[in-house]
Amino acid sequence: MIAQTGTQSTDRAAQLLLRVVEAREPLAVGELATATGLPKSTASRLLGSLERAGLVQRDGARGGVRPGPALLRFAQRGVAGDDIVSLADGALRELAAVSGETVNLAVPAHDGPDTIAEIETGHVLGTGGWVGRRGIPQHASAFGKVFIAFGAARLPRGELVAVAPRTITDRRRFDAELARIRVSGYAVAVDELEDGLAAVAAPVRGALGEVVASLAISGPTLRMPALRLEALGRLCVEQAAALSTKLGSPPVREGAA
Amino acid sequence: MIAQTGTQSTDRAAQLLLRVVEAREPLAVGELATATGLPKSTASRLLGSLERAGLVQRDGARGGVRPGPALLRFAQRGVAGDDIVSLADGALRELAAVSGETVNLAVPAHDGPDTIAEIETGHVLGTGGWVGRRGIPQHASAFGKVFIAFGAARLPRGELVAVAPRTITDRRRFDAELARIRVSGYAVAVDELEDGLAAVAAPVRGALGEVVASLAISGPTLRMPALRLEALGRLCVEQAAALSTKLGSPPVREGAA
DNA sequence: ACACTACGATCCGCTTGATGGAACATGCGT
DNA sequence: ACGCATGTTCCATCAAGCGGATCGTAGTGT
Repeated sequence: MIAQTGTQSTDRAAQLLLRVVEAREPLAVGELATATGLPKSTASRLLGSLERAGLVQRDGARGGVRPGPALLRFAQRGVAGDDIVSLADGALRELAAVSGETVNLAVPAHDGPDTIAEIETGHVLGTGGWVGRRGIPQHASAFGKVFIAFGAARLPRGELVAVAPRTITDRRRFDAELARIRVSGYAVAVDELEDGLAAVAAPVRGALGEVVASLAISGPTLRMPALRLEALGRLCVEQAAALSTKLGSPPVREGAA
Repeated sequence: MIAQTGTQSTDRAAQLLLRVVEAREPLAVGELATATGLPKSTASRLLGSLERAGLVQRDGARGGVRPGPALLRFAQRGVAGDDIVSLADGALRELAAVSGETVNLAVPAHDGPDTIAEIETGHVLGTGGWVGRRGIPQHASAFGKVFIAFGAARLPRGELVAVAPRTITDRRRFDAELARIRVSGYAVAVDELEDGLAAVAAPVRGALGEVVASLAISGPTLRMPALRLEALGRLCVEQAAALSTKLGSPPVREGAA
């Protein structure tokens, strides 16, 4: 992280701007000053600067401060969805580095998880080639289970087809599995999609808090004892949370600065 | 406008943030420094501050700067559409003050212009009570003509019904009228909706440049000679442009600061 | 109608925090 | 392995930001 000195006024202005974009209604200058602990004069001056730049604007009458034209333009333009691949880059690398296994990023699609990014392992025995592969059963993959557990996909009607030795086919058991995933924050699938294939996956949330993607680590079952799965799952959760934050997902709630 | 002193660093940081928000792809720190004319060191320091606040973030690898979580969250939350009424307040007042006539703000609806704000005149003979009135013919009102001319509404099929002495009923003439509106930037309707009622209207554009509303001045025909209509039309255009800017509509193109 | 109150903008001497050139990392391409 | 391009940190200098006090203004209550 970058040095934190020599930027007092910018830090303050940034705090003011944060309050403005996070508020749902126009804020008074005084309110902002109080909320950020700044003298009114300083708040007024800084807001003036932000206003000149078009980052905030005021209501004609009561002088309420709200996001400015530049930000409204940005908001309307929307955020390109595939940005997620480049934003995920760091998380993928990190997971690949510490796990030494294949790492994937997938988004929910109508016919199952759609893998959109991958980093392969150095191992000879590996689990690559996921990108672009469609039609992976929702109920038999760690990705799919994450999406179902967190409301980003629905379990298709009909029987839960067994595609591997340990595929969960009983709906009651599957519901229990979903509950476990919601509690632990990550999904595990061992010999459920293919015999000998194990994976863990964690949800990535978008700006509205909804699950938009999933990060997974996968490898041969024989390199994935229970303890390691647990550790890798927690790693996934951690990196997925970091990525969620980058996507604008509401953070864990931090007190006022 | 507020004083422009005592905010050098904030002004600079705001410029950096503007560039980042307006760019469609991640920008390098060096690029930003060059574009804003700042020394690299200063740009780096200020960007660090913005990054800490979550207003910008960087790509893992090549360190490209892009809008941060806080702004993505804001963008996703979207902008409440009815904000336009409060943002329009200033424009309405200004127009009412200089024209002394009734001023209205309308948005396009499926069954004709929907008037959502109004300031009445001091005159006894006036044209009030527009708010909430539905079913105003598109082709016979200044509002409707603006919406049609700028693609915010379509002319309904079928005959152009004459609802007043000078309603335009010939499609060829109506097309010519639309062309004139696009060129002059405002629409005029005299004795077209009601005998003795005259109005001018100009388009208000949203953050994507599309027409989202219209500002109009209306009054008795006998107070509205041709020359005055022209002057009022230009006033409408002016205020509508200002309001468009507040809504985030791309400005007229101004050079780098 | 009038004074009162609340809020925001401005002023200005003091000093603290921002400045930017240069040196130092980092990581890429070849 | 080397050099180049890019980003970060350092630090002496001094200008720019700070904030308490003051002023202007618009809304409010009686």
